[in-house]
Amino acid sequence: MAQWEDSKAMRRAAILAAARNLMSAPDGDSFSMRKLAQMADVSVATPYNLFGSKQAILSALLKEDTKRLELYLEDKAGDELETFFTASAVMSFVYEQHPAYHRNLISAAFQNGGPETRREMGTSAVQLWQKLLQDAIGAGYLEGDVSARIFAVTFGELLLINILIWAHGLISIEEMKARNQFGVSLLLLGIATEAGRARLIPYRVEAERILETHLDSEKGDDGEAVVATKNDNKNDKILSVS
Amino acid sequence: MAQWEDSKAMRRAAILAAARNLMSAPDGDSFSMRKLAQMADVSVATPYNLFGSKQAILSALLKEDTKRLELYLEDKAGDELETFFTASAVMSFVYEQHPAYHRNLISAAFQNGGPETRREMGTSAVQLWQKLLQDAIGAGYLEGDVSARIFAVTFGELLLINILIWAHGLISIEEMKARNQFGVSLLLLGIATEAGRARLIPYRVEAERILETHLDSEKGDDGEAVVATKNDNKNDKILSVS
DNA sequence: CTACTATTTGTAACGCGTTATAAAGATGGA
DNA sequence: TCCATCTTTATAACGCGTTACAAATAGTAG
Repeated sequence: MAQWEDSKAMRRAAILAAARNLMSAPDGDSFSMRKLAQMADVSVATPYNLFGSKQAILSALLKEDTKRLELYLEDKAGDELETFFTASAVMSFVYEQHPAYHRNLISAAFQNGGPETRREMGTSAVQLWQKLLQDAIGAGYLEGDVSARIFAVTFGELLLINILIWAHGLISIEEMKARNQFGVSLLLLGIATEAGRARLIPYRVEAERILETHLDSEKGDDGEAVVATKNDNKNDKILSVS
Repeated sequence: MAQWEDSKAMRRAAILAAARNLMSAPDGDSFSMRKLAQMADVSVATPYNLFGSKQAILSALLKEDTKRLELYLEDKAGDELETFFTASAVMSFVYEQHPAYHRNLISAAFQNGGPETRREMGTSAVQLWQKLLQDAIGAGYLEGDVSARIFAVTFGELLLINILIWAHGLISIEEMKARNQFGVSLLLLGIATEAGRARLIPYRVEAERILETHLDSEKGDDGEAVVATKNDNKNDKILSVS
């Protein structure tokens, strides 16, 4: 009975490893259940037995990565306001290490809205934002008369849609980072105390400056946003944030 | 030569009409190119000749609806701050008239990110928000030292993701409306003058109150958000806002 | 009417996600 | 070891979006 679970776990791991490999290909649509089964040395039906669906496999992949990222972020102690921006910046940095992998995965996992993906990632991220908000309130940077939970949900949505827009190839990772900084500073400014305002406005101004150059260039070339995929060696460990 | 264009236009219209009919079905995934061709009395290849792809057909549908909605919103003169919230409310109202149609269409049009859909709808919506922002700045409710264009982009993203979350069946239309009100008031508060703050905070507080009840109930039943589809008679004209 | 051209039609094909089904294999207890 | 049970495998099938291609049709000029 323990043997069964072990071999199941091994198959599961093999499938996830193969999935990671396939997702790292620069060609986005090279991930298919038939190729996955072939690469994991498994029948086509096995991933369905062990995970249920393609969506579930992508969800599992994304969940692992997200959990590792959040663990890293929790250790990263810092100033109660700056922590919001470092969190966003660290995320951008991680994506930048393996752009193709993260872009393919995110893009595929959120097809059709990816309801269970959204629910899983959403709740855990919201808890993180909620904690950061309460810390910032405690430090006197934000007004305490707003529901941290609702604010955290809005927060997560704004970051998520920028990530999705990047994953779909419409903006560069630098623009994603700047958009997140702009949105984060703006949302925080909405409930900031005077002390908070003074510190948040420079973040907003800086993001604005970066975004203005991007909007101008976008107006110029009139085509797809070309996203550089430098430093995307698929043999490295993925999401090595430490 | 004029005859050719005429018959083409007729086929195009027939295809779009059939598409609207199919999209109005309560079952979301009942729209397929084969069914569309059959219902429009054309071959499977014709929609591809005339539109190029399924995405393009959905984009065309969504573009028509969005244009009509925006024309209606432009006429709707009002207070420089209230107009943001009435715009969001009108949108919710329109969706509420034919929930299945709009949900299916939006959900399908934004599959895979729907790049061209996003670009088309995005730019026109951003222009509208930009205009409203400049009016509000002129009226002294908002600080003028922020880029209206960048702000408008953030604005559009926040509304869009709430619409998508609703279209994917994760929240009810009431919660979408409240989330939009919360996000809009929060973003505006980030750049509000004193006069603006005093008027915006009640909007935020009201949205917060509504959302707290929704979050509580969501915590309780622990399942899919059940979205009522009352008043969804598919024979009415769709998007009759006037 | 006739020749010519643009367009649509029917149909087959490809790979996709997913499911069903019978055969083969692995694991458990006796 | 033998048998019962669980799981994987191979394979065919379904409908999907999309494309290719020859045949049929519709429109335009002479």
